[in-house]
Amino acid sequence: MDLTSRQQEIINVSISLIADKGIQSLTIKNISQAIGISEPAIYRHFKNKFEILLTILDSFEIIAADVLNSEDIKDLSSLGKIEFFLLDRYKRCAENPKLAKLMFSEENFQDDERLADKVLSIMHAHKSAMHKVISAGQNLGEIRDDIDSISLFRIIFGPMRLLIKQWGLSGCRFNLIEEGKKLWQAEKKILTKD
Amino acid sequence: MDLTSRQQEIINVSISLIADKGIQSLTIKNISQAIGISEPAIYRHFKNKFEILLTILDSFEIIAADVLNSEDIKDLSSLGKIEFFLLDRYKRCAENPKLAKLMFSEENFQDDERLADKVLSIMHAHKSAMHKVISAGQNLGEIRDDIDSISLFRIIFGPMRLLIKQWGLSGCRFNLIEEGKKLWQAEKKILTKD
DNA sequence: CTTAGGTTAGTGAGCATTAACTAACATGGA
DNA sequence: TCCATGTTAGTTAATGCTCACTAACCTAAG
Repeated sequence: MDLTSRQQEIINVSISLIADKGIQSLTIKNISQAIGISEPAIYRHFKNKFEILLTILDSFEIIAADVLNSEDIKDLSSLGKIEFFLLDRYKRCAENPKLAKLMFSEENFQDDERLADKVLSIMHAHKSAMHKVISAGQNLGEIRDDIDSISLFRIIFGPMRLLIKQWGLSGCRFNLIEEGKKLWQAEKKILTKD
Repeated sequence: MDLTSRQQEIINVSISLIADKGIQSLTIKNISQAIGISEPAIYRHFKNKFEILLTILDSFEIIAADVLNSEDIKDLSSLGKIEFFLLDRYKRCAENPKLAKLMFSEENFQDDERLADKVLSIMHAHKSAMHKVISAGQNLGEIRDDIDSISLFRIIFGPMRLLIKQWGLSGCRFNLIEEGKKLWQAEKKILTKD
């Protein structure tokens, strides 16, 4: 995935359009107008509209994989890994609010089966990676083991998703990173049955 | 809000369409074909497409308000109220999977400002009602008060939303009510700092 | 005989995409 | 150095399709 600058521009504009006005506003006309070129010029850079949507999903996949395979995370404790992942997410979303609005809006890719499948596989990869971290933490006694790891996964990442969605719907009217840290402090209390 | 049977049919079909194939598939043609009447016949029952979307949101609002103001909930403890609300949600979603897929897909109503505002006000009403319940529980010592009620709200309802979304994306391939109960048992452990 | 709920046939707008063409630039041999 | 050739990235114009919506008409029930 090495995009030309024009391709990257198209992707950025597309994310922006969907985030602001919904998937219905993602038209070749709107993309080309936002960039300032003609509609057919878009087809010099992407085969068709589907490829644009697919590339957006690819970029999400890369972001997710980046954190999980990062070197920074290798030597951390289980709780440290989860913290790193959560704060990384909050930071990325705060830096790019458009991305935040899209990242947990799986519905947008629902009308094409191929896109829906991709969404599903991204979610699954993320879930099973975090599941490993949680289970390992439980075995090491770092994380309480009186609650199964699947429920813990939902209890950790459900609130994160909700917080980011609230932030997006509020028009980014509060400090996401600060609120994210506060939420993580609360979650940490919960994970380590004192 | 008293809908004729034909109006209700249109709303049901519309919810079904959005749930299955995304908001892009909600067209007058698709609605009329699903019912088995002609396109112009739709306009005998709704002024325009916008009114259909608005009525869908209205029906969500009514569902939410129904539970919160229900008589059944009056005499319950704070934890009991939350449990009742959560299980009611799971039950409703299990009974009507199409609704489940839409209920937490706020993005679908994002491209029209009037719809987006309505979504926001529904979310706000729900949040402040549950906030009251949580705070009351904290004052009565039923719910731990070493975590602020806003974080607790997110920790309770974030996982519920995630679970329902996972269920929807999985094509309803697991028992939502059972998983919901399991999740609630875990959440209960967490809320009552032992 | 009015009216509720349907029909057929159309409207203009917007959609993704293609065809045909062009200007600017790169490259490699005479 | 000059020029033939090809490529890149854009243009205008047009295609066929789908969209929401409307006008005019039909018909059966109250």
